[in-house]
Amino acid sequence: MKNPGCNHHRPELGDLTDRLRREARRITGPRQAILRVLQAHPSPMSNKEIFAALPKGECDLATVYRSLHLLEDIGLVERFDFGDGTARFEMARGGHSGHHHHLVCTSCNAIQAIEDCLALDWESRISQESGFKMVTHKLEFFGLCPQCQKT
Amino acid sequence: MKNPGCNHHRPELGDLTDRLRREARRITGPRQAILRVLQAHPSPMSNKEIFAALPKGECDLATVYRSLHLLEDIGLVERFDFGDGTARFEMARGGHSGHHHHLVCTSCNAIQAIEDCLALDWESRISQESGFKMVTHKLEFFGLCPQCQKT
DNA sequence: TCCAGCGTTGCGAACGATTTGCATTCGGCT
DNA sequence: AGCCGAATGCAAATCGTTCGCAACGCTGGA
Repeated sequence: MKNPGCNHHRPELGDLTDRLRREARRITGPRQAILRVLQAHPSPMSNKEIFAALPKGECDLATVYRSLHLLEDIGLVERFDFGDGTARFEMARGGHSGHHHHLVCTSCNAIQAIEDCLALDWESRISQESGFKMVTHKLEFFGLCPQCQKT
Repeated sequence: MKNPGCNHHRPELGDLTDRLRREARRITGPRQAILRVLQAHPSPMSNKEIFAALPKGECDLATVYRSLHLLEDIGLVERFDFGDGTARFEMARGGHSGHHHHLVCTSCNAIQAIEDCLALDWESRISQESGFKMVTHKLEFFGLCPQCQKT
């Protein structure tokens, strides 16, 4: 099927190579390190969090910002916005179950993924009714997690 | 001594008075002016836009920021986030049809309101499944408006 | 394997949105 | 009319993010 070769455990890194090559982009230490951090983390991370999780001195914060833009552009990572003024990123989940949302605790910021996409149906309906094309959406949920309810 | 006959289509200003009084807050020129601007505008406005729409010298930009926080806290205005790093505000539509979303053109930033709330049902379902309480959501749609499709 | 070219990075300054400290002003109750 | 604390203006401070520029290091070709 797809992985022809040595990509057994980290298909994303191989994917990175392919995509970057295709775009005449370079495979650098910082970019690989950032992807490794994202792969190891289950929920969206901010630039600062990614930077902090990087082996110290691995790269500059500005490079983290630049790399994430690039990785987002080529579709390797996905950007989320929880409304707190900081962007967060997650490895893009390729294919079927790709699109998803989150449930964020308004008190402790715990994040839980919501696996279904709940709004895809509406995109076409809204497109029809409004005349807009290429309709997408952003949807996130907020609430008080079980832990924080106790206090 | 205020405008006696002019408030019939602006119930919000009376409402402002009541609410602010209840909170031991003061009814100031800037606050009334800001509400007047919001009432006259159909779609969400940024702080800067509101500031620009104010009679010149009416108040400081910092006051616009502070006032909108206050008005949001007491539920008179609603905050929206279109992911461009600037908060936007709209008069809260009281009661049932209050909750709504927007469809934003990714090219010209035209904004169209989407009157139904599409995700209320899920809040309870998600609350049950996750154990989170007081679940709310943010949902906005993006697309290319008819005008911008032509170019 | 080596080299040149250009994509990348580091670092610091620049930026836009938002917030805050502080002295002054003003709304509202007595 | 007068006082007290809330609200404002102004400017400086924060925060996340971007940008300019010189140094650096991938990569494809010799």
